[in-house]
Amino acid sequence: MGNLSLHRFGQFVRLTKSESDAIGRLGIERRRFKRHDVIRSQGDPVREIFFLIEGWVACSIESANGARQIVKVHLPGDGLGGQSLALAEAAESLCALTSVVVVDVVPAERFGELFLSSPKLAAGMFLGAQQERIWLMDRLMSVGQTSAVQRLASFLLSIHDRLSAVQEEPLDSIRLPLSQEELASVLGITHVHANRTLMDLERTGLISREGRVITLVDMEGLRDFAGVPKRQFQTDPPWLQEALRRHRRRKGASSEESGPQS
Amino acid sequence: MGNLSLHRFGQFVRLTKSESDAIGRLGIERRRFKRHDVIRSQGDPVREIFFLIEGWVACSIESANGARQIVKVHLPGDGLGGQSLALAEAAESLCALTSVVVVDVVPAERFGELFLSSPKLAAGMFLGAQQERIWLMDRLMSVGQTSAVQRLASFLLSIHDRLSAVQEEPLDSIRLPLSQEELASVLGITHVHANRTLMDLERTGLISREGRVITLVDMEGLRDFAGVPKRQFQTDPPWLQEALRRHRRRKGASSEESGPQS
DNA sequence: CGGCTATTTGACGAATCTCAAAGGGAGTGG
DNA sequence: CCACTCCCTTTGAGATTCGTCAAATAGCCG
Repeated sequence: MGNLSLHRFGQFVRLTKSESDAIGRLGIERRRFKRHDVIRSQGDPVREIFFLIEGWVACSIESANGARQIVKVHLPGDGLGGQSLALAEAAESLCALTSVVVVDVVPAERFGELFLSSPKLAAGMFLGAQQERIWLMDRLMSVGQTSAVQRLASFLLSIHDRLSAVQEEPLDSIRLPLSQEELASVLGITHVHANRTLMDLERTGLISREGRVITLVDMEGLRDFAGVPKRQFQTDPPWLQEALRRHRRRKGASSEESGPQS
Repeated sequence: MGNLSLHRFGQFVRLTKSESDAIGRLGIERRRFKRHDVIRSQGDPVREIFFLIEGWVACSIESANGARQIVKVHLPGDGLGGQSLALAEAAESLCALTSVVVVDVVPAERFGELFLSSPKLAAGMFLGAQQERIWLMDRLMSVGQTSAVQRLASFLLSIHDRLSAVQEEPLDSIRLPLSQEELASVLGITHVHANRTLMDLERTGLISREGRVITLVDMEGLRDFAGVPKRQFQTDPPWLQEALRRHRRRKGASSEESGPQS
């Protein structure tokens, strides 16, 4: 149940057994939430970060007049709230989207210690943050430059791609736990328009719907239509491998760094 | 001229002399660009990152149909292109906005080596990436949830706040080197509407204009109107200090880590 | 059944886009 | 110094997208 591989530190670097174990010991507590429960609220002091074990979570920012933008829909395996490590008060609210949400709670100091203890892990965390930046840039482009229907297409594709990376089945249907209200605040439109947008996209034949289950009928057509490129993230980037080699050589083969990769 | 403090690694952690020196030796080349020159193009192989020494740079993403979203306007001292370290092909285009732009070119391996060589520096870079995430989240909220005039106000404020953090003068006037076309692609509107939006905001008395010089007449009014909170980033966060203390204790006082902070 | 919430629909208004063209200003060559 | 070009800003008019308000319908759960 506490599957280590869910934490994606290993996406960008190959971890040794001892590094994986250290990650496994990170959390001090496993907390459960129900739909609509608030995991963290905008403005809360930043004492901890979270890792999502089960369920979906919305990461949102509210404007002064109360409008809420969901800036990220988190899936199992995601780290939550890491961005606010740069702040004293959390910038984002984290809210449970599914009826069951389970997160590991990691105190900030503890995270910091792990970060400092292994340069390779630190690099993995750094690249994870850069990956989130890319995703945000793509969403910003989508919201700023494309129509509501295109935004919907690109959002569905991004969820599809991220689910596919984790799950094993090919998966052309997505059970979206979001209400149309929530979907709307992902896309930056109103819930009324979200409804019409869903029906528009259905009418074109690119998707079909049955309740909240959405089937991506024509994946290629959707991708062309959305206009957002599919990103190929680099596992184990060559420049980092090279830097790691030199770093190890300089330090001499210390026990913790030189082991064969998992 | 090659002012080290321009690289903002030290924003989140206090650096020792040797760490600062290591940063100073990072770049292999200093390159000059004129307005409209392309520093990096979407799709280029990621072999290097950049640090902006002088001038302004637009970081943008193009959709498949050619629409361009400027996702970040970079000011002197910013790191450029770091997000694409997670990719094999650059996600963003970097384009000179001012008549003179000077950047330091840092090969990715070289950056990687520095990252690996000092946990404290690595933490600084990590928090820098998280800071960029926060800024992107705020922009996404602004573009998704607020009107064109509010987006303009919030963009002007964000530029103002970032300039104020670097420059010494109080600075209530900003000489924007962006054309209205470019401003529009920051805000996610058309250049015609950008023009009308500028005039709207001027008519309310919150700003005044003279050519491309914009004066923020009523800062508080602008902030209330924009609805985007002013972020207080945490220099030297306590959880990281604590983790650094423990890390040093565990390693024993090694020469490179234990010096008094500059 | 009753009470809730989510989805869907309609009519109208507001924000924004598109197309088109009219000024400005700065540089360039005659 | 003038004519010319180029790019940027400004303005106008009409089309389109999207928002607002209001209400009807559909599910869900006790």
